[in-house]
Amino acid sequence: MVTIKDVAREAKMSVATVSRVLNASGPVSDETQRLIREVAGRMRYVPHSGARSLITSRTETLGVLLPDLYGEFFSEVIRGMDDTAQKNGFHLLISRAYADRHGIETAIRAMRGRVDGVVVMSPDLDAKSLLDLPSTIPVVLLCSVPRGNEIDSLTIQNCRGAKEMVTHLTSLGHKRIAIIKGSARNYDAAERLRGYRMALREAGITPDPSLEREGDFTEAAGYTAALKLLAVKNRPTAIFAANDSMAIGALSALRQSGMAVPEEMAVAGFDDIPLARYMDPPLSSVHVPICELGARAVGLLLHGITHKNDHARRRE
Amino acid sequence: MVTIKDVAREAKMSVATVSRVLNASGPVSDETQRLIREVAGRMRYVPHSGARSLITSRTETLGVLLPDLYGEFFSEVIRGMDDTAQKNGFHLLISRAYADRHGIETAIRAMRGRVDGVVVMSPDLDAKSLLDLPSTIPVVLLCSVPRGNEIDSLTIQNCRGAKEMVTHLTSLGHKRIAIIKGSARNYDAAERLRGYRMALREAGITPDPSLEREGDFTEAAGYTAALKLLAVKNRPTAIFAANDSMAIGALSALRQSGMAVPEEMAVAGFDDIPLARYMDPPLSSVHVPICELGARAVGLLLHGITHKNDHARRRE
DNA sequence: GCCCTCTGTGTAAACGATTACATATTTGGG
DNA sequence: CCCAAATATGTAATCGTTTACACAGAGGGC
Repeated sequence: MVTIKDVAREAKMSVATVSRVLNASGPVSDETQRLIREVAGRMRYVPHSGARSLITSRTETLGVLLPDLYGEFFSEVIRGMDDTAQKNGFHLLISRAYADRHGIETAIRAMRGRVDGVVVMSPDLDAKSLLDLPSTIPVVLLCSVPRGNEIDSLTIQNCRGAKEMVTHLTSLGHKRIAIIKGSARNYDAAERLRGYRMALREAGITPDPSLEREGDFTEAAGYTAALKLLAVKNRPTAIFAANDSMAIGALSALRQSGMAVPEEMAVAGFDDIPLARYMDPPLSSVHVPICELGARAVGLLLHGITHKNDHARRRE
Repeated sequence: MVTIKDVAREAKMSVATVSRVLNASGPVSDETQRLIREVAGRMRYVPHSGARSLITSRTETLGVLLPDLYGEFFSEVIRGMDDTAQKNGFHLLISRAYADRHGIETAIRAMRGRVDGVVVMSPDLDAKSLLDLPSTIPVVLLCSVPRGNEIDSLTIQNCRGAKEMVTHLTSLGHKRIAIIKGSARNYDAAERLRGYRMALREAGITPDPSLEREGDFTEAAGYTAALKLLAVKNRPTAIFAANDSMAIGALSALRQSGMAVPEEMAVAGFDDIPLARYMDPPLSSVHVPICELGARAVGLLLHGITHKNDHARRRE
């Protein structure tokens, strides 16, 4: 592997000058500059990032800690993150971890020294004590239970989105609206449930426990829950699924049971995945700007990094 | 940040001994071992990976170069990769890049010195000269045009899968089977098309150009293509979409046109995404073990790394 | 009792970059 | 014409590890 010394030798210059040219630091004559650029290019020199980070104590890498995410979401959030990261000359070190506290701590430890900051997605409601994670480096919580004002955090407007969708349903005249809930310990799920109940109450409807069914964000769960809802006496006229996968599962169950959608039963989802509009009938769904969310998380993180973690925390 | 020196000082030992304990290299007395472990733990010491990689010239990190991928695929492939990587103590540095040659080369350059090897997904048919990528480090091509026997490569069994599906359709009696093709310059798409034609020929059917419609793997493309197919004189009785998204778009178009599926028109897809079976009727689709594919790619890469890139190349 | 082999530990030289400081040369103001 | 400031370059310390080598003491075979 060719090092800066090799380049210096070949160009008959000192390593300091080579370094100055390559980092555009300090004054160098135009001629030397050209020469060194040419030599470095020809020799295909690439600085050793380890050596660099050793002396500068910056890695130009961001850690991303993901839970066991499936489907669309994952891709989109990473796309957004990578875009912003690349624009700022940063790389992305991605790792999946158990959503519990131990898993996250282990993962963060493993990233120590490799990254300048971490975006943590820890949707698990129980992972309470994330607070005392070894936060010498900036951390941004994404779609996780916000922790006071000590850590930057960014969440989907779950409650608001759910509330608006359910209010839309009530405004259409629905009185009995069921919900297929997301995973029990999931933060997003809990917030969507909250929005659902809030909307009902504001419409003067008392939430009915028999219309709140368990789910885990999979098509299968949506399917099962929908079948059960059909068996409920005093059947609902609308189903709000906490995500699109479950909504699609529910649609499938309704179809098989010969229910007319939306005449006999309306169905709404959350996430607005691309194929929602290719369902029959098109699934109305709460839009989530996933990609943008990733981008903003990285933006927030970079802000924390440039301010050496000594900045006003945000919570959005 | 606490360094190995701090630990050594605190434990009243030399840095060499501390290093030996932490790397389980060389002989150390049990007592010293315990002591150092305790001190290191208490001080929350984490080795500086840069310094380590400087001297060992290993980063314990794998690069992953992804094209502009959407949806399920992305998530799954990364899941598989990360699993295998973590099991072997490796991290994943992920980057999206333009699929063309320049984009890939730039991205690989940027990763130089940060990774011990790279998995490259470059589905673009035109990115021919990937051969001369700066391959001092091991490279595995995933779902890309294989390059002779000079680079390890791993692909989906596109041709075989497509062929089997189309053969299944002919065996059901279909004579006029249309295909909605994937992106024009995409390797997977080209292979699926090849399999489709192969199956037709083996069934004694001459591929009809008017039944081969352009597509780009999106629902919208499937929708449009299906509408056009309905307008073809001597209409097909089956549609094979090169992926599930397009199949779903096509289903939507057929439904809106009042076609009975599968009675009047059969539809098949490729990828077997989870919700395929929740379509109406359930979409039959060629299964692709995406997660496993990622795992195998990383396995192959790790093999190349341990053999210092001096191993028999594989092409699967 | 001597030498050889182990075991346990320490010393110091790498690894490849950045950068403070030193030095040499040029420029320019008075 | 001289001195200060600016420009261009080099020297060497430094970052945090690993590891070859050195060394001391213990144990054992003869």
